[in-house]
Amino acid sequence: MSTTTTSYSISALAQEFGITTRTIRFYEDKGLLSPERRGQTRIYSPEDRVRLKLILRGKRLGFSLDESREIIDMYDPSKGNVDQLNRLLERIDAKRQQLRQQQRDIEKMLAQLDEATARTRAALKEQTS
Amino acid sequence: MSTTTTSYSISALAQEFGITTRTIRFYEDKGLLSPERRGQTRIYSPEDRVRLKLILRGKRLGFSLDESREIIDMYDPSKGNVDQLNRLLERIDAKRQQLRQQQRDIEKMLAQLDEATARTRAALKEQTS
DNA sequence: GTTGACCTTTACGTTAACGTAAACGTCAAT
DNA sequence: ATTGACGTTTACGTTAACGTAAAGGTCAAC
Repeated sequence: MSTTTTSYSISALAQEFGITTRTIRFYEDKGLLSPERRGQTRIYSPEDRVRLKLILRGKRLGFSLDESREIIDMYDPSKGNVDQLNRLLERIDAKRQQLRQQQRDIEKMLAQLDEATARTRAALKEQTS
Repeated sequence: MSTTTTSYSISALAQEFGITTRTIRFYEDKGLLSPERRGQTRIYSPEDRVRLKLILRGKRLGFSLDESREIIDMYDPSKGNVDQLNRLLERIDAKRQQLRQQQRDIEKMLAQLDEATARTRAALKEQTS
């Protein structure tokens, strides 16, 4: 059995995702990441990288860091009694509905953009005539 | 020919959309709304209402007010020479791609939530056994 | 041994999107 | 004529999500 342990430096991750190291440290400060340390230096695992990816995905959807943290934590329901697990199921469902709302919003906006394109093309024809 | 002119007070709109009057005035301050006035009092037209709806839709998608303004303005390409109209077409396309990215992000997140639900249900079975 | 490329912490600064309060005007109802 | 419900402006306060130094530590390369 062989195990290959990939790891990343903070600047490597920053470059890959087009963010600054400040941002990554900020996420750690907010409890969204907790990389290991070799001395003072942060060492990021593939799992850390995945978490960062999820954070940035949430960001693209307009989620706050608190929301992203919530969603990430949903993936691991290790802790909790029956009551807490049931509440978790509700929160998951709430997020699902929010995402469905966003889907509807996107559909409408895309339709609006199609309209905008048509109008702009029409305006162009006016100009060129 | 008959014309019915519907209008809204600021508090009526605030209540309908679940926001505060402060927020509506703030949007006006930022140039996103420009209602008529009867004396000092603001009078909102159906078009103003639509604009407000678009702003809030953008907000749900994580857009800044500047972005929402841009999108709203795209709908009316009245002003502009050929060059500006072409640039407008490009910006519209950019927004479209951004929305498509968001669609992909939502798909992945929904899948992630399904996983989370499954895991939570499994954890519940453990507890109940 | 010093330069350069990394890393670190600490801390003050900035922007967006409002919240919150103060102080005031208007107008219908009691 | 005063209360209450609405409207107004002005202005300071707040939070999130970083940006931007400053000051310093490490370590390989020249």
